[in-house]
Amino acid sequence: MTDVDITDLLERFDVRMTRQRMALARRLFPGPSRHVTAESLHREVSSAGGSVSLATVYNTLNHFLDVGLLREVTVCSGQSWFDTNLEPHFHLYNEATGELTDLPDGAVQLKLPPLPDGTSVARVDVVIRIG
Amino acid sequence: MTDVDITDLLERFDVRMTRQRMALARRLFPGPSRHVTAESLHREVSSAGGSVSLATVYNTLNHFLDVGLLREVTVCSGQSWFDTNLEPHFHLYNEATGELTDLPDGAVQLKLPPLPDGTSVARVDVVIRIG
DNA sequence: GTACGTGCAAACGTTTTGCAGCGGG
DNA sequence: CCCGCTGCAAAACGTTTGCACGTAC
Repeated sequence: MTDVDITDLLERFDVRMTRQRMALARRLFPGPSRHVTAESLHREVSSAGGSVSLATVYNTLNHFLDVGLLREVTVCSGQSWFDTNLEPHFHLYNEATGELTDLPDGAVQLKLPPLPDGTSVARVDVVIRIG
Repeated sequence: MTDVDITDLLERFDVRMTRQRMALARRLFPGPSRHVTAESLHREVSSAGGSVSLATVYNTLNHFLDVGLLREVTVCSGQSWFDTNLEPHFHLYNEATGELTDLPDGAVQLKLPPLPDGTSVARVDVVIRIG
């Protein structure tokens, strides 16, 4: 994905272009699916020579979340994971390596139960932990 | 569940009996299934007149977890939930009320995909978030 | 008596926030 | 020019830990 494509993407989601957001978006949206934490993304950008503060990484990830460029994944307490794959899908978490991967579509069949009145499904989280 | 039963339960799990553990266990194991956070359990015991420090609630919950009296549930980042229901089962989380409940057995059908070689399932977390 | 639990406060890691300054539109 | 993003530091939050004291066994 070229910088032009990324500029385009951010514009479509009404995200104002800045140097820092460009640096982050460039790492998030190059391929099919990525899973990052604020910490891991900050380390990645930093060691590539980029200069973005950790607070800005948090602010930007949350902003991308708000506008719908990212999804949150609840893997474990005490750390937020972000996923660039917006399609409904489930996750495999390797406790030994700390690696989070998408499950292939249709690998898990889920039948939802009837819900309490007046409520609707906000999100379904399925995480298979292997070790 | 009487105090004798609880003393018995803790003994069976090799947990030394103390006043604080008694107060916590008495609230955790009276019925079929309970979901608590350290904070909520501490508030509950405190407002019932019990005197247990928050640190001890954490230590005790983690100890109960270690010996297998409790299960952990990953609901959202930044807070640990504990579940007295040890059977494999799934959860419903009401984002509006912050309430966590068990799903009735068989309400969700899950077909697991093949796993990477050399790994086995440590845990499967299914949380349906409603709002 | 000894090993272990407790309480408190302080440390910890992650995330959010307040504010002065910079920069995009 | 103005609004809003950035960076930093500090605060907030849930959780863990170190240590002196107390208590179960």
